[in-house]
Amino acid sequence: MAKHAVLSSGAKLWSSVACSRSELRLDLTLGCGQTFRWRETGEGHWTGVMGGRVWTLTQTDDTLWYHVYNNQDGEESSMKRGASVSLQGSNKSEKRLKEDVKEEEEPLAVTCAQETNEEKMLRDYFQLSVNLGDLYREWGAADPHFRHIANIFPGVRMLRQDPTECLFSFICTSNNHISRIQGMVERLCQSLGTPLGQLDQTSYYDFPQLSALADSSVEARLRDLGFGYRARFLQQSARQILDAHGPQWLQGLRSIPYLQARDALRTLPGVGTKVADCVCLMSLDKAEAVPIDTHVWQIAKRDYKYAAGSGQKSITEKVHRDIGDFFRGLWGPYAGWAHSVLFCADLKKFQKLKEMSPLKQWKKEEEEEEVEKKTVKKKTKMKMEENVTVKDVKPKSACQRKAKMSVKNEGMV
DNA sequence: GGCAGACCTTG
DNA sequence: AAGGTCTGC
Repeated sequence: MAKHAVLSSGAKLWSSVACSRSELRLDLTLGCGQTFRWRETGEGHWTGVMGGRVWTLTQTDDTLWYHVYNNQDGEESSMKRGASVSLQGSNKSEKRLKEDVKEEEEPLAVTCAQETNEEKMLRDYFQLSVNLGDLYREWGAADPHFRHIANIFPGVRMLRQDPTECLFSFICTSNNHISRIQGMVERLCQSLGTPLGQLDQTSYYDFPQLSALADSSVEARLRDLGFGYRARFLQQSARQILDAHGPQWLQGLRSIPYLQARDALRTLPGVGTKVADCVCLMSLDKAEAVPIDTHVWQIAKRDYKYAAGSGQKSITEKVHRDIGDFFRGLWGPYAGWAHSVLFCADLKKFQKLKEMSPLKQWKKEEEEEEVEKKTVKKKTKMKMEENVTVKDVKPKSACQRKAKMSVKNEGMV
């Protein structure tokens, strides 16, 4: 393994973007399984690779802070520091950030009148031009179950990932665990990607290029790394893209309609309906794509009493289409985004958030609503809820209303 | 169109 | 089993 430049892990210079927690929650967005390459390297600090560079992100109430590591950044001195200072260095800068932020506005931030290229990359990656507060309100208005979940899981946002990284990562997900998938993607980058540098004893690599993935030696290599039968899919898909279409083909799928892009992806080995939907939603700007996996099928049956196809043994093509259409009908053109909020809320690692929530009542209330649906006219009730203003709020649900209002206000920033 | 079985490993 | 896909009835 090659020796890498050690990225500076000393005091960081942080830049910032205005962004509230209701618009973006880093922990949920980076940890909900749409990407496999971000790690929480310090409390609330997320480090990963994006656009061929290593980034660390963190957030305060109204601000998203970022630091981009420079590959040639003071190689000699930071090497020494990196070895001895280690994590302490980043803890220090973390403290500095927090203290400084408390006392005055953005002291450590580079104040730059014009938007930097890095800020542009970040805005694009997190799709910050999409107003998540507005969307949550629309989904919630149409769907009581979503409304309950949304209070506990705000800021779950779709990333706009690199299509190559997204496609080849998700080919690895079939019949697999998330924990194992993470390790596999890591080894894929380590084995075939360009080294970007080392930080706190961890080496970072770019995601492999198509040409590297397409090499005929790749299947055997990846099988040795524990990819199993997926090794062949990865190599063959890369080969097929380059031979039949060219290196820019995946990017080009961003500008054609959802169903066309999905069918195009499904011609690749190892890419079925579910993986194709993930790639469409997470990297090809198809917000209406709703990936239906075993979890989402359970959610549909359990939380939406979705009966059609529940007699089926497995997720057939028809079940895919029907459940997808059901959710698109319910949530509208950004159904894929809404789906990821519920998917996130269903992950085992986030269950503690439900117990911690002051709105723990939600499950009970939901069950009560179910009963009411059968006896009372549902339409009337929902109309009442929508028209209620903060002043009119009854003590029982005051807490919930307030949360909703704050989502709305922060979303406008 | 739908269903079974195989497919590689390992948390 | 696990965030599926492919092949053959």
